Amino acid sequence: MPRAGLTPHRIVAVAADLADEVGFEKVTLSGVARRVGVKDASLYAHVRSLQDLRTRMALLAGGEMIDRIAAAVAGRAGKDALVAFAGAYREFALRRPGRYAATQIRIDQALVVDSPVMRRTAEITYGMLRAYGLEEPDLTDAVRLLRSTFHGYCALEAAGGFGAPRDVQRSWDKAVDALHITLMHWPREETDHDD
Amino acid sequence: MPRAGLTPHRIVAVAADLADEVGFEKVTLSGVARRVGVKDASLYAHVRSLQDLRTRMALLAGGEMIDRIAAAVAGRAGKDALVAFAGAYREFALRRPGRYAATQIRIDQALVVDSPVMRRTAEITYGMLRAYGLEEPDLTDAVRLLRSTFHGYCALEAAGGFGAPRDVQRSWDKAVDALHITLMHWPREETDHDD
DNA sequence: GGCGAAAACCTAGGAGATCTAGGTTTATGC
DNA sequence: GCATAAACCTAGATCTCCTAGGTTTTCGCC
Repeated sequence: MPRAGLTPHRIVAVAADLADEVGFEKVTLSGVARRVGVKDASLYAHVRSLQDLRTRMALLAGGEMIDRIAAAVAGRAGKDALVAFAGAYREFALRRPGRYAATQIRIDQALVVDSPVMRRTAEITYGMLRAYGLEEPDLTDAVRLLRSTFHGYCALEAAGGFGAPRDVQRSWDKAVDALHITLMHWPREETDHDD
Repeated sequence: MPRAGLTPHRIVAVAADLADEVGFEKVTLSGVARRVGVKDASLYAHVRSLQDLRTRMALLAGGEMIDRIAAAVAGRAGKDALVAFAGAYREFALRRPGRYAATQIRIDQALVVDSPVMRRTAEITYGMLRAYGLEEPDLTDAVRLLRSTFHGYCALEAAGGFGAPRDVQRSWDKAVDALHITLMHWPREETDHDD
């Protein structure tokens, strides 16, 4: 019988595709093994556990996602950059739902802090906000608000949470508009006293 | 051996408590059975399946959550109401993480549409926005933005997604402030032409 | 109080999942 | 050409969901 030529990388790629089809949490080692034509026990030579596989999927998906966002934002600034960022974010979340779900799992902080993906993400996000002239701690607050809104919207939309007949793309455009306005009118921190 | 006195209600309550402790997705029928001192097969007399149990947990949690929010919002209007709503929302999400996760699962729409929980939620949410004088479709867009931000923030916070040393409560207050400002400056729809 | 029936709970077991231990086959470097 | 490491397998323990069918408790009713 010919060898399947497995590597950790190949297994994670197959798992990510499977996740986009059946959902991140429904990805099973047995399922991945079936898809690559191998017994489930064979995967353990390349991947420590299901937990380990999920962590690797998260890192892969995070990298892919920030790459697309970076490409969309490149060369833009201000509202243009915000709209491009938001559009790329939502498109990835909706077109690669399994990968997107992977990016949201809790990961050992030691693996993430100072990883290239994290650094790149912070770089692009804070760069996008430069045009609005915010300073710390307002910058961090603004980033948290953006992330929350983007993630919340995509999560609710993907879960079928928006039942009203109102067009979802239009609501999204409005939300991004609203965020832009918020960033323009940001309620800045009083730095003099610390209550 | 004495009977445990099971009812669907009791099982769902135990499952919800268990979810708050170990996480919604880690709730298992075997685990619930162990906790009430019964064999797992016995649960099937009261609950059709794990799926069924999860749906019931979602309905229970949704009712509990909207009750707390309603109590917080009662008698308030405008920004006051928004701050109270947001505070009650986040407190529930953080203190009852399993229940909160249950409210986010996808449910058969037939079970939800026109359910008391849904009606009540819509009533309170739209009532809270009355002070801002928005009309459809802006109203729906605003509700979607609020839900997205609240959910996204709580989901990221619960998942440990906010690593920066900046105080999370303060960022939240700022986010709610920002939402208030957004609602005041809402970019209203042009109803004359449909591009 | 006794009895019939429904409800509550049990045992037994299949199917599929994760993961370990240890064996066999294939590829590779010298 | 052969030793060895890597790739893959079988077997099996344990956990999960769920079904089928049996036993025991409870309760209304005569």
